[in-house]
Amino acid sequence: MTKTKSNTSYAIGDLADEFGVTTRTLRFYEEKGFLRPERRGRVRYFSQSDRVRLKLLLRGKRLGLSLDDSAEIVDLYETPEGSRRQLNVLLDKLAERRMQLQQQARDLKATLSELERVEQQCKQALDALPNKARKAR
Amino acid sequence: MTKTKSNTSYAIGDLADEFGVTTRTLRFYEEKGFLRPERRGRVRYFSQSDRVRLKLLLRGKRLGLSLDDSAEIVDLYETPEGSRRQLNVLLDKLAERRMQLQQQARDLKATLSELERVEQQCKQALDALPNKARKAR
DNA sequence: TGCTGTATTTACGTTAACGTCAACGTAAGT
DNA sequence: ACTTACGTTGACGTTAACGTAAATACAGCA
Repeated sequence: MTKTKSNTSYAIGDLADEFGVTTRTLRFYEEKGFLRPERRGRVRYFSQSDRVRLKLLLRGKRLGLSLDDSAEIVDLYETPEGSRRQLNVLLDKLAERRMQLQQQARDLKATLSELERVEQQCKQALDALPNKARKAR
Repeated sequence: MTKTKSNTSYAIGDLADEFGVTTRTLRFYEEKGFLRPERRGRVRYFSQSDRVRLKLLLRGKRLGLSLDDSAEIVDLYETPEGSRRQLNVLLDKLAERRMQLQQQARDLKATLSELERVEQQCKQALDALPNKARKAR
């Protein structure tokens, strides 16, 4: 609960609580270079930018990406600069990621529709049972 | 390439090739109980049903699920039976999975649209560069 | 008969993403 | 001065999902 200054920076515990991760996780992310909190003495202070990066990292995780992959994507967001060559490399990466995510979207759709199909079967099986009380459907 | 009998069962190497995994993976999946190939002597023969399960398992993996979670979902597909209690438990699991996948769909959508936004920026940056040859856009 | 190719088991190795101590510092409240 | 709450740095432990290597079996063929 300890607000550090105004609201422009977060203590490690607060940020951890907000996103439902442990402080160990945040330290680990810093150690790996995914986050770069400011240091006053030895103590970490996380900026808004850190907060956003964390949010995006966790979103990547929910998609099943590795932290490295997740971080690569987040880095792509922050790279609007570069030479022609660099821009083309970046475009390649973006296209590759996009195709991967589109495949995921297809997998997701298929899985969801199968889940829903089974759910329907399930409900019908329930309706067809000899039973006591009725629930509204 | 060795077809085993007619086409109703697959040798481990063939199945591995077809799905782009190693034989080690298939043995591991059997060891974990995710697949149950028939045995003639010590040799494994994978059925159509094994093939389907494998396909679904790998789809789950692409969604970032653990093998255990993936297998649980596959098992749900094959469980249309049960008592009232069991059916309700199953419905709960199905609903939970569905909500999780829907969250993932949202994450996916957000990530995709951000990727596409950056792609546009990138292309504009390329167009704005002082350069030699022109590519069609 | 010996080679080639595919199969088997056993078992130790590896990487990612943290968990879990231990030992310590520091600032705030009583 | 003592406790409580939160922070710090090591450093070893853990789990999942295979990789990899060694030793062995078996089937077809030149």
